[in-house]
Amino acid sequence: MALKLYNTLTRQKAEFVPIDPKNVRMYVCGPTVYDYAHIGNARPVIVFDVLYRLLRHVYEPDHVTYVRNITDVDDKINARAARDYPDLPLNEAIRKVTEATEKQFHKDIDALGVLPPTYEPRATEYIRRPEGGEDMVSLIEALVRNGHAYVAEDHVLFDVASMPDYGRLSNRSLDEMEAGARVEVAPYKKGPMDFVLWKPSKRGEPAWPSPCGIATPGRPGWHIECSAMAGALLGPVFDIHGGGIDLTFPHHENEIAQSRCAHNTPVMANVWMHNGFLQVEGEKMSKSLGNFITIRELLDDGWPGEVLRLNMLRTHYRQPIDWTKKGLEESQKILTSWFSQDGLDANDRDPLSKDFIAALEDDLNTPKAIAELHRFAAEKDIESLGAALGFLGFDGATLKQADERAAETAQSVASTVEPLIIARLEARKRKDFAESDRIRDELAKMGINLKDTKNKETGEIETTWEVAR
RNA sequence: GGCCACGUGGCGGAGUGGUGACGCAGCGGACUGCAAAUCCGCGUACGCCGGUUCAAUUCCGGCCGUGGCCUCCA
Repeated sequence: MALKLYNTLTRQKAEFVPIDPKNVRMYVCGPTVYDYAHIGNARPVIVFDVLYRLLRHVYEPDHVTYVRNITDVDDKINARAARDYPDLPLNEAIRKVTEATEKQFHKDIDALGVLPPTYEPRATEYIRRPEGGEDMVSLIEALVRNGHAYVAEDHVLFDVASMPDYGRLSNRSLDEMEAGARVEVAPYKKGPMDFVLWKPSKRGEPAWPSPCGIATPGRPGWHIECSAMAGALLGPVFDIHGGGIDLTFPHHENEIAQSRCAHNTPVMANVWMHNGFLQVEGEKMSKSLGNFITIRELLDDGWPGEVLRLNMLRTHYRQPIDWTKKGLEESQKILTSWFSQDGLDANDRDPLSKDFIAALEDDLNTPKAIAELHRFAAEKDIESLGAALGFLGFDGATLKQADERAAETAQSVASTVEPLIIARLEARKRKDFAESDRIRDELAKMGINLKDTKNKETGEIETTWEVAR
């Protein structure tokens, strides 16, 4: 079966045909580094990691190029830096914020079992490239040269009217957008939908020499960084562009406008993929509701990264997810049961089941693929289970770490627990079940669960115990 | 207000114009002194109202509900 992907551009699922099977190219919008990554940010990271793995499987690992950027220039970053480090010069404060946030981002997603992308460019490295090659400034100058952008009051603006099919990705016409507009339009704009490619910086703000003969130093607009990094690393037209559905408009629409008009191409990427949104316990995640969950918090709460990963993949990437504690508990249970299968070895050597791959090839149908894993477990096809788990990025490491932490906790209470267990076994031997049950209840209250097993050789009853989560 | 997506059993979640995936929970059984764990078995669901059709959860229309986006802006 051939790989099929849903394309936002055509609103259809279609067979994926790479431009060059020897170099399949994918770009995914990465984080803006000003705050801890929340669980909604983790979704595209995990989803497109699975797609990356699938593409590597279909086209060979060294025939796939995956770019996921870091946006380290943005007004949100500036605001955060000014807030958190009021005593430092702004640029120094910004560097502190971006460096710390980027480091934390990598720590977080490492726990989620994602492969590093081929390239992870930073936006600031692509504003002006002294070594040459495409950068934001060269794109902006090309757009002005082509008549798709204009200079006004030290800004450079994209002239939306110059692009006849602007709005194709988000499926809305200029008329509709203007009718629905609810924000005042800056007076220097030619059209109300025109967006900023470059804007002047105030004193103290990060600034670079401006393009197009503008004397005031400035900084790039929000969308141009992705056009520059994608163009520089993947070329003017590439295969897949991904990101969260909230980025469809305006970010991706504007990326497309910039890249296509600068390069004079009919498309920027052939396939546009968008992951669905995430809610928390039935409510939208927002800081005001106080249900804003970061990856860091979940990990600190003791959820293994792989549990977060499985929880994410149990829903198809285009569907909305309701992220709940109950769902995490269920995911943990499922993952634990798989990894406790005798002889399980999550790896990338054993042959992969055709049905499993077919499910993934059907627009990344991970819930269906996971159903296959359940089937392997039920049929004791441990080899297929291990191969599929390994393929999906599960190796049991974070689960094992959680077990080790649990073992440490257990060790700390062993001296109180063990005598009680011995007492209970003795009570059982003399058939004093009231006493034996009383001890079991007492231990249960302490969060200790017991399991009785019969030793096959001696016939003796033995008791194992664990600390409940 | 405009555009878009989604609405499946107690819960999660695939899928399909006509034999009710799969998982969790639950229930029954085996095992157990009783539990736990494990194993075996058990599920007449597709938001509402119309329409098309021999047949709709699946296609079409309307409605309701939930969510997303609607320029740089906090």
